[in-house]
Amino acid sequence: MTTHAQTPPKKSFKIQMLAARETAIIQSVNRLLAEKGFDAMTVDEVAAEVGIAKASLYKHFTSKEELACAAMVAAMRKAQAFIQSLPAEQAAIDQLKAVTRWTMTLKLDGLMPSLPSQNSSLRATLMTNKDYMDGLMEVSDSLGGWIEKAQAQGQINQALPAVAVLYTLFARACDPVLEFLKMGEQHTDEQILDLVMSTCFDGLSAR
Amino acid sequence: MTTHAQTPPKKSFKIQMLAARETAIIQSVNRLLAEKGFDAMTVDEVAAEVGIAKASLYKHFTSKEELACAAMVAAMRKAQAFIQSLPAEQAAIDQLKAVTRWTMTLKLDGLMPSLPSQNSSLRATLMTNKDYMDGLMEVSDSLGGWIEKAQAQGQINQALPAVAVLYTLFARACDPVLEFLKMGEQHTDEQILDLVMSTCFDGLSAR
DNA sequence: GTCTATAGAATGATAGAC
DNA sequence: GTCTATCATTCTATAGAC
Repeated sequence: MTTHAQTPPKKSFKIQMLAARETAIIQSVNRLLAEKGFDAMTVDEVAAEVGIAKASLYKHFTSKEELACAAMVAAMRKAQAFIQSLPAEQAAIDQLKAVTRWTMTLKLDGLMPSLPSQNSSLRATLMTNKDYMDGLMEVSDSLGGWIEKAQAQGQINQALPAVAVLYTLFARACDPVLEFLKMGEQHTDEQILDLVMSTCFDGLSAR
Repeated sequence: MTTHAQTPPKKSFKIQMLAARETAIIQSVNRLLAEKGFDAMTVDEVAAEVGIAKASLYKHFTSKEELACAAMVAAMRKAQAFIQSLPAEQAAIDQLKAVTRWTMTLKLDGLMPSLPSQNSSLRATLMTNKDYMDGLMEVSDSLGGWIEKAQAQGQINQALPAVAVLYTLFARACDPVLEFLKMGEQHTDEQILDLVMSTCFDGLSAR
């Protein structure tokens, strides 16, 4: 079976429109998830913010869960891209610090979608979503590799299980300390980042 | 105006019943808040768990927010009691560590009520509740005093603003790392506590 | 004419309030 | 137990693109 010619531009245009719309939807969902979380976000809000009809939303995504899911997949992809953009010759500990700082920057900018760490229908949907799980796995593997390397190089406490370190870094993405310090308005975002990076890697105790 | 006699035992008994019921309600709310959070907790569940009619609940508390509020006030009181129970001669850093470990123990045991750190109607209700705010203030003052003392004694990093330390300690009460490690079933609760205490006070970096 | 998007209404279930 | 509001989801009818 051979194809005679290129796909006609008309069709491509239509597809592009659809793709652009999906991107817009996902951006809005991402923002709303960061601002109010999954439960407080309503499908009406999403449609209103994107500027399309609710019914059109359901043409793209069959449920609220899938909407959030798509946003999480996109977020995971962004994380992967950031991780891969880091120079490979950097020390493992510095790569870990760079990723951690990046996620906290997202959070401070209101761009880190946060899902209820507890129960909820979302968890179930996410767990069965291959794209999400693949992304999560890849990110975990990358960070896990750096963690073990940094431990071997004596940069990270070797008494800590690698998985505990991994969770601790993940948790920075939803650290309420960031919001609280931001609310206090006593520090710039840069200062807040430095503070939390310090407590995370150097701890509270004096060195 | 003189009172002729003691309050009759009947009335006292009735009041005791009401008080006991309120205690039972608050305990259930506390547990449910810890298990599923404010949004996922339903008033029906609370009534069912206490074993009373929903209408009776509303005799004690006029809204779901006030229910949660009462649980938070009770939790704050428990924290105050624990803080005051610590020997005054202990070093400030050890007092801080004791409180932190105690809050994490509660969390691991499913007894730490967690509210959405974000927005929500709860925040507003809590902020206007004198009992809660007083309790929060007192706890913050106690911890704040220890933090400054520990910093003066060179036990806590003096480059950190005291308020950042305070928030960091508060955040341990809702640290998702605890749940994740518990879910992994690779460590006992004691080991999990030690791990998170270590990352909190000593950081991830090797010393 | 067919396909699709839209706006708005209808449905159904959940859950707070009383 | 009842009332009611909210919200996810679906349906309908209109309008426009090709």
